Amino acid sequence: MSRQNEAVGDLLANIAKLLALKGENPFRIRAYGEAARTISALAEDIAAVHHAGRLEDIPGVGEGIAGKVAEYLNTGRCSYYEQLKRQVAPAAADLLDVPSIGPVRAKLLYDRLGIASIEALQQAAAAHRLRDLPRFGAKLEDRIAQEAARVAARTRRLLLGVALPTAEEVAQALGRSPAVRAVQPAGSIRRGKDTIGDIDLLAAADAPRAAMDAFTALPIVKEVLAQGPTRASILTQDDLQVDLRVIPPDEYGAALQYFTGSKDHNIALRTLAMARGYKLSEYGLFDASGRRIAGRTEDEIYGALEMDWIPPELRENRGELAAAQQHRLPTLVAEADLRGDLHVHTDWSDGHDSPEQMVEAAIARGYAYLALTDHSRSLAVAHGLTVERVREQRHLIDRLNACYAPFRVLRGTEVDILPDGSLDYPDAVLAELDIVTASVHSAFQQPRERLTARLLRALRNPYVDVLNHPTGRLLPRRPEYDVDLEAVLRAAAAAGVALEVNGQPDRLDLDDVWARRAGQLGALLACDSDAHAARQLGYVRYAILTARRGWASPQGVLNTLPLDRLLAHLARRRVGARVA
DNA sequence: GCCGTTTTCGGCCCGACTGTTTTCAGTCG
Repeated sequence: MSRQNEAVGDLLANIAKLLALKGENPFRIRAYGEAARTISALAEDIAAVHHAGRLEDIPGVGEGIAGKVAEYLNTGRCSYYEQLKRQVAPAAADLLDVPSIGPVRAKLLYDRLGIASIEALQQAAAAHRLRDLPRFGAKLEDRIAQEAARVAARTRRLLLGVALPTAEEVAQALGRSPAVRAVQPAGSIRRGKDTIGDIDLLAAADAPRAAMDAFTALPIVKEVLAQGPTRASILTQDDLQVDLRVIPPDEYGAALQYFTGSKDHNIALRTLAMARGYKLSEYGLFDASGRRIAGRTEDEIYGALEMDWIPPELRENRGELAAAQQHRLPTLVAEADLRGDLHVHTDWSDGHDSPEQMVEAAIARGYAYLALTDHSRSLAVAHGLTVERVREQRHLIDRLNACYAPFRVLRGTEVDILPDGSLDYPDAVLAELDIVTASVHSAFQQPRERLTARLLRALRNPYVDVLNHPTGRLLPRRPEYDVDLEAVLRAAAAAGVALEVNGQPDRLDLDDVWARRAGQLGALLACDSDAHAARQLGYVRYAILTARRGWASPQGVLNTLPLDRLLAHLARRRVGARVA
């Protein structure tokens, strides 16, 4: 069976939706929603947790939810959910996806007008049948019509690699306005999440109106969607929506903390504040008498709650609050810690730029080394290198090393892991290289046992130094292939093979949850760009953000090693390979 | 439904905005 965390999460989230439609106790609804998110984000396989009898050890999972999860894992169905589906029209749950429609309105739309789909909603709105419902009106009807159209034409979640540069571009432009004292992205962008819903910016200004006007007048703005005294939304020339909030400077830290989230982190933090008799809001931290005791900076707020400042990437309520209280937060790896990149392509295979251009770009980034890892022979679509071409590339790399010393160009390969788990070059060829990174590029659909055995076999090859993009996912929608990744991570840890966190915006593979699991199991990560052009070396930034979300420290990342220690590490592995 | 250095019962984050009302429900982040 494949990993079912996602399926269990979906089940619980669907239950939450149906309970909302029923008008159930909001706290019960929230309990299901929280459990859904926790289980979806759990690195450990939920089925394994169940078999170990530890479901109720999961935070937010008690007797009731554990029972439903157990039934689902045992039988593939959940009688409580089936029963709910008979009580409430499950199709009406789709209405909850439309902004401005919550449980009350969804239920009303279904009960009074029989609306149970976005399409039906659009038709009813067009026929002006919504405005006469209780507490509805013409304005609300218009808005629902607009939102429904937007949902129907659903623009997917943005990739971090698209959202972050846009957010920074707008923030920089806005920062040049004299009315703005500080401005930065908040929300899931600041947390470095792999995909982003909305681009949220926060600005500190004494005169909000002037800051607002500066925002809506930026050249990048194509359309102003909404503008109020402290909030505005615009559409960029590229049709990305950006929301700005303007905050008085002495509340900036509290607002930044609040609007960075995550929601679960904030709820947990506020609960902690409450236990101390404080109240935390986006305006600050207040004591029992209502006096504000912190708010200008985030540091102030976390400090007043007697904990360390928490890097935004960790704010997912996955143990960071307890760690911050005990002063045991990890020192997270940073882009500046990287000494080189171990996965890039050149125009010898499917890259855009020459080896020289890649090397010069790497030097410009301050790297000490770069591994050229062009594709192997079987990947014909990417002009994979024949054995002869691999050997030919050596002469070029020798020349580059002579020319750019002390910078070091490493002879590498991204060798295909063939369907049977053997590698695309014979060991004798791999032995000539400085570094071997290995990838699955074919036969993703193999059954779980086959694919797992295939990866385990590749990891047993003593020449393999790095396993690239271990799950094969492509955002937004090619899911991880079906593999026992826990077993793969354990094998990699045992074999000393590093696991890549690939920085291509549509990969980010391993993801944050698995990267953390890899670290827990004692495996090294490799944060690489997988650049196919010189300017893509910067994609390593997204690998770093993902690794940070996975609690990775510099010691946990192979390519933070200085050149001599990296070479020593690789040499040790080569000695082991020859002995084997 | 979950949970406990105030609680095994009685709480559960907090405030703004919008549009509908004539004092506030519903939704959002």
